[in-house]
Amino acid sequence: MGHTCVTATTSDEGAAVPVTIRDVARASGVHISTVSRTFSAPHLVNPETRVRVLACAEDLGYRPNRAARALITGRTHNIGLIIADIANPFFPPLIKAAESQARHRDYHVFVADTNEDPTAEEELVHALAKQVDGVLLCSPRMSNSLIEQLSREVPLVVVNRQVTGLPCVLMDVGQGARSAIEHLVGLGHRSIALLGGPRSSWTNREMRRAATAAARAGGAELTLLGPNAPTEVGGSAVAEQVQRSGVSAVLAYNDLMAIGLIEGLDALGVRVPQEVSVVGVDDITLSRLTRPKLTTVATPTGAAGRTAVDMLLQQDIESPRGARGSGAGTALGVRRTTAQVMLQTDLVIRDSTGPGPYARPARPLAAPRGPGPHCPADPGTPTAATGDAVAS
Amino acid sequence: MGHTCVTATTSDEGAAVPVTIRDVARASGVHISTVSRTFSAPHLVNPETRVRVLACAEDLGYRPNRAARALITGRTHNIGLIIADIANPFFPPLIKAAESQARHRDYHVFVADTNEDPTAEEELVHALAKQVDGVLLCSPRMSNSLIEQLSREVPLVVVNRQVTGLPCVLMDVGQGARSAIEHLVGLGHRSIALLGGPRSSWTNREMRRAATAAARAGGAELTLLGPNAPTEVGGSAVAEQVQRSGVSAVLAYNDLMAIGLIEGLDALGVRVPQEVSVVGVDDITLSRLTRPKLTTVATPTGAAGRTAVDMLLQQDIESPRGARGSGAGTALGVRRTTAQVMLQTDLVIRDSTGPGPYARPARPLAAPRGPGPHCPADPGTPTAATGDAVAS
DNA sequence: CGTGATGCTGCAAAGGTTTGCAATGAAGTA
DNA sequence: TACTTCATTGCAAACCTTTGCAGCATCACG
Repeated sequence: MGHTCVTATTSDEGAAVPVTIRDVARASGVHISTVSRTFSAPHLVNPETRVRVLACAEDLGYRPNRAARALITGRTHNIGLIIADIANPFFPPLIKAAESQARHRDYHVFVADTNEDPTAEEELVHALAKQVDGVLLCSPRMSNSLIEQLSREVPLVVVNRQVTGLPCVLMDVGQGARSAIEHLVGLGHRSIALLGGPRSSWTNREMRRAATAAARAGGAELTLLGPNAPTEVGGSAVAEQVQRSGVSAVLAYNDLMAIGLIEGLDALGVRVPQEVSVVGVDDITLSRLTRPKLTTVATPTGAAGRTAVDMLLQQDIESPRGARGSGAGTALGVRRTTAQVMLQTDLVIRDSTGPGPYARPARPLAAPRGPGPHCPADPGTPTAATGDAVAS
Repeated sequence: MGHTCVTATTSDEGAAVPVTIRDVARASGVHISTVSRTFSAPHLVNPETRVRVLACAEDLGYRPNRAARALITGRTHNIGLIIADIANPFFPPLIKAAESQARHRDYHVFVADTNEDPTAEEELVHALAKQVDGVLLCSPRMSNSLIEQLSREVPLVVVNRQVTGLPCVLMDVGQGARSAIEHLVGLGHRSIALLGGPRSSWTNREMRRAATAAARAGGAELTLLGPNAPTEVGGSAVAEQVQRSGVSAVLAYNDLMAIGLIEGLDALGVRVPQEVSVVGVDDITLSRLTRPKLTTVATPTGAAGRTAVDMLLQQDIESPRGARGSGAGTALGVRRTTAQVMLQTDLVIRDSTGPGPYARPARPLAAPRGPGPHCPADPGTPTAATGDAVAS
């Protein structure tokens, strides 16, 4: 594909000389176990010996082989992070938060992308199982039973999905959907569409449940559209359908779809929010950059990443896998606590929602809008809505 | 942080029973070496035995321990992918392409994010060194000499940077910058600003070099602004500076900065492209979604990911590391070819560039623009510009 | 001087897999 | 029948590190 080879030289390079603990031992005149201890239990070795060993190691450029170490300790100090779609801007903040949290605890994170493919998810868990101490499963698309089964192979923490018996980190999208619907109803919308996401998405089910209830409570009619791909394309593809359905407001599965929908509606000559109001979910960076700026349910992705890592490590520390003692298949039960954490969401009102057909002229509930330089909700200060604490 | 614990149960789960090759051997009544061969060299084992072993393995849920295998073969079948910033939408397509290419060759990809931090880059290479067969370094920020030094520890392929002696995948941003400047000059701009990126970025230097030359050739004045953070914030932060400088067009280091700049200018009441034209680099998905849609230099990120993986694997296959024979520190030179591949870029003209102060009224060179439903360059068909083939 | 404690180090097994070599048996050939 | 060849399987070493145990010397104390 249109590429040109600029240079192609062949060079004699020194081969990667793998320097092992043994080399260091020989160089510093001690036994390998002493070298090992110098690194993994320094307090057990004579300070003089220690500095000598360290000097030799430094000299030779020795680095402990983590794979070999893992083989015997049973801990790799890695954690796997399986993501439905890296290209979805929802995930990067989660990834970064998880990585930073892990780094603080001397762990490394390996990220893998599944392209929303359940099969790839399963494969990846298998592939990662022996190379990490645990796996974070973000917005998995496979079945609950498969997840449970996989959890016997490697410690799992599930994000954005509820699996009984497994530690989960959830975002309260039910609450978010409710807030969104209430916001729309308050604006005078009585005919609202819910743009569904992937069929196997827990978030999807949760939103539908809550939105349906909230619509009924508010006296509005809810039209369900979906399932759809949770992408910009998935959103723009249903623009026509939305137009035909005659609703005055739409709650989309996520921001990407909401943005795609706005694009699609724009192409059809339908104005947002003048003719149709649109609400997204996630509050990705992008939602602040489009015109109109998107009203959306902000999900605490960073907190989710941090929490998930914490839960995994906590669970992990309690039960070291493949420990030395398990000689002849000791199948002793391990007592472990599986907590499920629910994180709150916040409705951020920007410019993609406006008064609907039943808007009461008095007491303008609607957020100010228009092409003004600044939106009501500044990036730093998301507008908290409907502050109902989640029941414990 | 605003989260509520929903459930917290403790359950007796069967411990993760690590089933090894030995268990399978016992169950199927053969020696472990036969089991090993069943998986790694099936043609060497009797078909009958094979099916029996496979059945037992399936039964017991056996999975080869890749770490242990790597310990002896010296190949992990993993490759590391170190990325400057996952949140930059430039990278996901590259990551996905690399992953897909790797998967085809039975390799797994571990992605790690460095937050544009050179120190983190070095640490990550060290951490990955023993767990992967090679590392792809994407847009590294560390020094060339450090990269060379690290390359002795683990095979490296560098993306978006030229390091002599190492295989590199480059995108011809020089050509891209030239096309962009020529495009702007053609539109009648004579005073152009170049929004620089990170100081240690190869792309940055390359763009400056090419843009300077192209501006001189076109009789335009080029103002250098930077270095800046390669993000949306970095772009919006210099909006005022751009306004003060009085230029009529800007070429930004990347799309993110271009979009941030447009935002910033908008806040200052400066209209794009009426008062200032803006060109980005990368052609991220987002650049098609903002208003105005962004004129940009499209970089072949997918191709870069694929190519990089290919180069790594090719180099890797030639020289198996840590092979068995290297008993007493055999430091034999390995002959390896280090190619450098340059991928072409394309200018995609959209709506963020328009006629400048010196535009000739006749022969309207400018791309059509305005709020029309469709932009001139449809997503699928990027407008190729200045088709100069790169000199070999 | 004997006893015990303490601090440091060496020994060797273990972890799960691969692989060169040897052993076995059967089949083919002279 | 004797010899060769081939297919299949077992044996055991090796990869690099950790760690329980034992050995040794030193020191304090009674």
